[in-house]
Amino acid sequence: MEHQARHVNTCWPTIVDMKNAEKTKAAILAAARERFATDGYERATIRAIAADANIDPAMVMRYFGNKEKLFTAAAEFNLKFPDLADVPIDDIGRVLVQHFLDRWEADETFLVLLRTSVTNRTAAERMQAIFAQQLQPLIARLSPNSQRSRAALASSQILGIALCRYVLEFPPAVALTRTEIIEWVAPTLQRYLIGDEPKSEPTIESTAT
Amino acid sequence: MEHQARHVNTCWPTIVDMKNAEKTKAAILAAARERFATDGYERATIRAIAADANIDPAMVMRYFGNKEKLFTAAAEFNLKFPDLADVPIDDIGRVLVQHFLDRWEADETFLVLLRTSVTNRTAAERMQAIFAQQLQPLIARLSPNSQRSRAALASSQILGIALCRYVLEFPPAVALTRTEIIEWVAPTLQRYLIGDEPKSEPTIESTAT
DNA sequence: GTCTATAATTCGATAGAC
DNA sequence: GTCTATCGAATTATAGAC
Repeated sequence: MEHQARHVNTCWPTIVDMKNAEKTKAAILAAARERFATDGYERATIRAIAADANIDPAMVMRYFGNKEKLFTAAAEFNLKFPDLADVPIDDIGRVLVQHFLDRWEADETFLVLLRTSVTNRTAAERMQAIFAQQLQPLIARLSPNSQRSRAALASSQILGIALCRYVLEFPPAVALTRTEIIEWVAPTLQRYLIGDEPKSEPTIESTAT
Repeated sequence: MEHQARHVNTCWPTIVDMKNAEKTKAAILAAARERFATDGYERATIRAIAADANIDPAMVMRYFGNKEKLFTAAAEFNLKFPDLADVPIDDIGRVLVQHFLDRWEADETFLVLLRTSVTNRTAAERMQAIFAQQLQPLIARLSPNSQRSRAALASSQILGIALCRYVLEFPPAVALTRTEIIEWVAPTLQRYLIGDEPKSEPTIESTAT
């Protein structure tokens, strides 16, 4: 029971008091999250994941069956969004930005999903379900019209920040401070979520260019 | 009216009167753009690209050397951003949104780059260079302060729309009409580019944790 | 210029010894 | 539970005949 102590992986917490099997599975999942987030679904190989976890590749197959199930297990996480029911209506945008920043910087599970979503339809649908699940009730409570559009616009701004800052790592986006993001983006989300519909201008489109 | 309909065919079509070599190269590049955009860099195989172009896979290697160079050639395109120097300052946001929508819907070269950027650092740096090149002079002309932040924020909103609508294909984002996107997003870009810096509120947030 | 054949890797997945 | 060995398939890339 002791010769497994050399494989301690401090990346994922609370691997202190487990049976060997559970400890191994936890180490695999931690390495899988890292690899999937860094390399994407295709380039993240089972062999590399197993090597990171100091575990035989065959064990990964034994515990998770195949690569697809391993990814599903690695991307399985509870978002535990805070209940925004009692947030003052004027603070919705700000609270939402802060919440997402917190979630992204907590661990890499969200980035795993985002990175994989680009080339994997299952992951994309899962991501969409998450945003719909979180934003829909909020919007339904706040705005009677254009609910689907509002959800799409808010999602685009939130994911756009995550994309530029954490995935593509654009230097100007990385250089943004947390406060800057909140102060700039909160008004945008506020308007997307509860602002008036913009007046459609069916006549004009491109004024004399 | 119907100003948007002028979709000038640039690089890919017009395979009417070429020498065999140029014709096959053009067919390969067209198929490569399609495959890279649809499947991503890893899953897009040279075999599949060659099959789409009704060409032997060996020809792809002969003309482009290797897969990396093929991608570079497929993603090589001149953006030809219109000169925004004489656009009224109040229309900058609107013109910018329209321009990007036009560019994305013209062909798939931009989506190829975006999709690949997620798992390929070279592509990500290229994307960043494009946005910097386009937005920097514009911002430098319009705003004296927070120029890097403004570029990052505008990029995030623009790329966020492209991500949700064309890459992830979120149903609510796909359902947005062109007019809706313009009317909602133009004010956002307008504020990011030339709006006042938000007043920082250093007191609250979490300074006293 | 074009295509066949194949080398050289690498991957996911399996079988079975201990 | 763990690990060695390996299969079968797929990939990029090369060599060379026609």
